[in-house]
Amino acid sequence: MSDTSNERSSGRITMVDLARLAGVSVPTVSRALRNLDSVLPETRTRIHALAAEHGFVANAAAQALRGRAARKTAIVFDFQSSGPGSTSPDAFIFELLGDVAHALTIRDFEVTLCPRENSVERYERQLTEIGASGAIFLGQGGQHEMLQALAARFPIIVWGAVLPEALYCAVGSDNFKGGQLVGEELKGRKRTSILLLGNPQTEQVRLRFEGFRASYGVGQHRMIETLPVGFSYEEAYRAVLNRIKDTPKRLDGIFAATDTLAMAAIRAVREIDLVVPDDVAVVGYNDIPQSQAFDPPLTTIREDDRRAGSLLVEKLMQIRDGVRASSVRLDVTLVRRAT
Amino acid sequence: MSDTSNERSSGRITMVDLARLAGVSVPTVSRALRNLDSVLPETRTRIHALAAEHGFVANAAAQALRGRAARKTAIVFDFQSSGPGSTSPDAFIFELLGDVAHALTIRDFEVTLCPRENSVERYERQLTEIGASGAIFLGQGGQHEMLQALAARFPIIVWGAVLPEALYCAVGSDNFKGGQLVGEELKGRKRTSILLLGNPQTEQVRLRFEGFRASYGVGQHRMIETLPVGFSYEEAYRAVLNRIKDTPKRLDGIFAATDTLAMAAIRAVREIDLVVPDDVAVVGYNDIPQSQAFDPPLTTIREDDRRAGSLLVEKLMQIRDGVRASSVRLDVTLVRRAT
DNA sequence: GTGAAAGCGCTAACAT
DNA sequence: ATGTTAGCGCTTTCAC
Repeated sequence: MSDTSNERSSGRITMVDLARLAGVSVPTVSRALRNLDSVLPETRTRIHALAAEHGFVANAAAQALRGRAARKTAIVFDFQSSGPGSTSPDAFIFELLGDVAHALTIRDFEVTLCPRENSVERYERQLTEIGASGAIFLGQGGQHEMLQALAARFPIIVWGAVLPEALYCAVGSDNFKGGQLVGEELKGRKRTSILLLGNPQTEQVRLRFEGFRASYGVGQHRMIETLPVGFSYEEAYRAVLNRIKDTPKRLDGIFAATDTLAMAAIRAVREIDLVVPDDVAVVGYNDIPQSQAFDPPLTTIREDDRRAGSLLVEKLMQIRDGVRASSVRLDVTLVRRAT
Repeated sequence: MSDTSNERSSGRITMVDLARLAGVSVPTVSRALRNLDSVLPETRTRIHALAAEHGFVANAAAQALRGRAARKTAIVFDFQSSGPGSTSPDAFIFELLGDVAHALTIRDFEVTLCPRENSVERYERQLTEIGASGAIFLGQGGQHEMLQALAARFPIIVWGAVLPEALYCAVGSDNFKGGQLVGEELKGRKRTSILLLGNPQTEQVRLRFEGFRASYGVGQHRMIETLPVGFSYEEAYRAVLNRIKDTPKRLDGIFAATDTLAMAAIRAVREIDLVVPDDVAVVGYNDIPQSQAFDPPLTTIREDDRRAGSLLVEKLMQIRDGVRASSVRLDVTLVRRAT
């Protein structure tokens, strides 16, 4: 006669199998595996041994159905747009993604990637559908209002601008101060006509530019103009080139919203035989690894530390546990290099 | 009296609730929602409307438990190591990650990030635990043998080296040919002492170097040496600097396993006042976006196309459907720029 | 300390 | 075209 209900050809063992092998009931197996002390130590050891031997893996779906709190976090960012030539996410975001994923993994959380949606409902649907117990947004992506609403209904943490009125917990560099530092720098270097490169619809960029304006000031001897571009190198390169070759109105400083954009600007500037930094000073933001290696090494804003990833995760855990989590602005410094 | 079994405070609606609201049985709701044509069109419409109205989201755990084939793919790569200063993954991998995630998302697959493990058992455990129906490895990561074994037990696709003896489906650039192209190039440019920069333990790197040796040849007038470094910019920079300043033995060409390493090499070379490419020619691999922007623009190897991401996903779908999927070597070309 | 019974939310098989 | 019944694999009562 064949075996009663054991390991199917699929190879996956269930608790029923283990129970029979151990000569105990299923609940006992369950208890033993979870180390509940209502199980005789000897029994427990035996069951653990059998489980290991047969490569038993608990069925996560069944556990979830039974109500075990999910250990699963969604990471939301804009990978959708990283098609050929489009506005791919900044390299900085990928670095951060790696850090966050790592921090979650060592806490034994599952990490799921979710694309940006365009409504609170869709976010909520998406997140509950996959059974995530929380979400980390990498950048507001201009969805501040949506995030406000979503935060009331789902545990989220946002990397990005720390806005005073935000109802959600945000972690990000002190964008305003970063902008201020750049303002002081360019003012100190006697620059009188500045181009702000980046799209202020992005909350972080807006704050950076506001900080800049605040410290740089505008008067008869100081002008500021904005060139709103996305985060794509190509787009920025073309936009800057257009700007400076079409209207030869003098421009002696550029504050780019990211290092990538700064690199694009430098290329454009050199294209028309202007010298960086003598003719045009350029300052970026983020201090991504390439910035130091870039030729010329980029002057840029660096965050206080690289613990952003684990900080985001810690905050999310707090919220998950019902604790209020406060937003954090990471301190920034200006790294003066060659541009 | 209070409502019988409806929407709990948690806010999540189940099919039971929907069924009562619609005045039908639960299976009917299930059928209607899945658009089985055994349901009266009118009923179906009504149920869909109710579902939408109440924001019903099917419980994925229950569905999975009931045996619905999982639509979930794990992406395995080395984000663990992206801690401060360590061997972070190459920028190229992140690009690819974005593409793959996108391709999976539009197919309505969930995307889960998994760290590298160090045994077949752990991989299998990890993957079945999260209930993935397949996995995409971003780079062999020196685990060719492990992948051989794993492939027999789980649907996987590997981005990386296409090895003749591989039992798994691999998609990758034609590393050997890429190396050959570099060999021809440096030979044509009369370079006589070449440094291969990169760790040949990585399968792709090994193939690139083998290709190089094959076309460059070694004789009394041509020497090759290898400097095995990881994928970290800093590490490569220091290693190259050490190599060229400690032993001033002439070196007039460098073939770097990635563009990032090439950039590091260039920085080191310039550090000791050698000129690129006059004194030392440098060729990279991958043609990442920054390579064009780099100063000097990098000579490098580019893959035939950027559809690698969707190709990986297509192949995985084939295997999932029980179809054999053949490996693919993407054609490569040498992009000659300034180095 | 352990077992028997019930049920999480859904779908497949069988009725009708 | 719809309802009834059963059960996925696990955990949580409640007995003993």
